[in-house]
Amino acid sequence: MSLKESTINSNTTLRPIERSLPLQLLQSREAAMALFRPMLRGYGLTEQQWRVVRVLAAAGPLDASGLAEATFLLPPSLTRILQALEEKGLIHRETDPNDQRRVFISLSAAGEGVFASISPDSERLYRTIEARFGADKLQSLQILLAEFNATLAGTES
Amino acid sequence: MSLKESTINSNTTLRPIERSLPLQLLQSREAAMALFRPMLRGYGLTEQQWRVVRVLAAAGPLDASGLAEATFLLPPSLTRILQALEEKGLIHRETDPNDQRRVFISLSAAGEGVFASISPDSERLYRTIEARFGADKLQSLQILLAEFNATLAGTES
DNA sequence: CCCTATAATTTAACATGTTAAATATTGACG
DNA sequence: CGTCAATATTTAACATGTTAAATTATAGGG
Repeated sequence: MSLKESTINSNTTLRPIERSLPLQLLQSREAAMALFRPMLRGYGLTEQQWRVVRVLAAAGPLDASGLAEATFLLPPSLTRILQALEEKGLIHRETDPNDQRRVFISLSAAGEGVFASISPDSERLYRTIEARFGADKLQSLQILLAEFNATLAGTES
Repeated sequence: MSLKESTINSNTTLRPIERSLPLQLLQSREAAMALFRPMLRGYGLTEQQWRVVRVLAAAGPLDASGLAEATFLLPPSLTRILQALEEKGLIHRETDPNDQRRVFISLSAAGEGVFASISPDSERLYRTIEARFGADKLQSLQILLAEFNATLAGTES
């Protein structure tokens, strides 16, 4: 009976933190982002600001709710990020004439330019990861993550 | 030639954000933490505060540097978290007599009590995830994550 | 047409992430 | 012994995460 597979106490003993899934996911994310962050910093963008620019470039004008959903940002965070991007001149905001509550956000010409500049660097770094970790294993990992997300999506308690 | 495997533009086109590994990791982490957060909140702890308590319970007294490393918290975050835990009465701090720069942190009796209370709930939720996702797939995922972390650890740019 | 429930967004308050700088202490070196 | 580089921790400043509440606008029922 190995340490890894204890039986008697397996229902009451907390697993070592190194085997905590949330922490492993955090570590992996940090390992990946550590490659991207310096590059983005060179363009004066944070990771989340880049996520917004990227989604707007791909999906065109969106209202704040759709943008929050697509970028996985909570509305309060998105509000502040949009303020920052507006000050940088990378986006435009326009209230929906059919529903004054809604705000449509779109990339400015400068925003399109930033997207065009960053995209190749981003993709290049992605390929670096692919090369180091192995394209096959990376794909396996991404499939498992997608399944995990699908399994736990919308489950409470 | 499918959309998934385009060839001509594969070196210049940014992948859709849904296939972004950092974002998938973020999503998975959120899906997992969404289960733990309400439970921890019931005990008045944040996720990071719980991480500190957990490590102290497992590894005994540690200096701030060792604690930061074991919990994957940056020193400035740890400073604030230790302040909060001290105000809650869950930890004790003691300067190392051999090196006045160093601070040793240990769990108080109350801290041990909190750990003992939360551990079973934490492990129970972990088993919920295991049951939903499948123990075999969960293990595969964790192995891949560990390999990914090992591969990218300590690589810059 | 008014009243109210609902929806979209923002604000508020607190905690953490991130980077740079400050502080305090130690250890090595001349 | 005094000076200075290095180390451990904290502080500072700004950005985001998280939850609750406020604000504004819309839609429906009476």
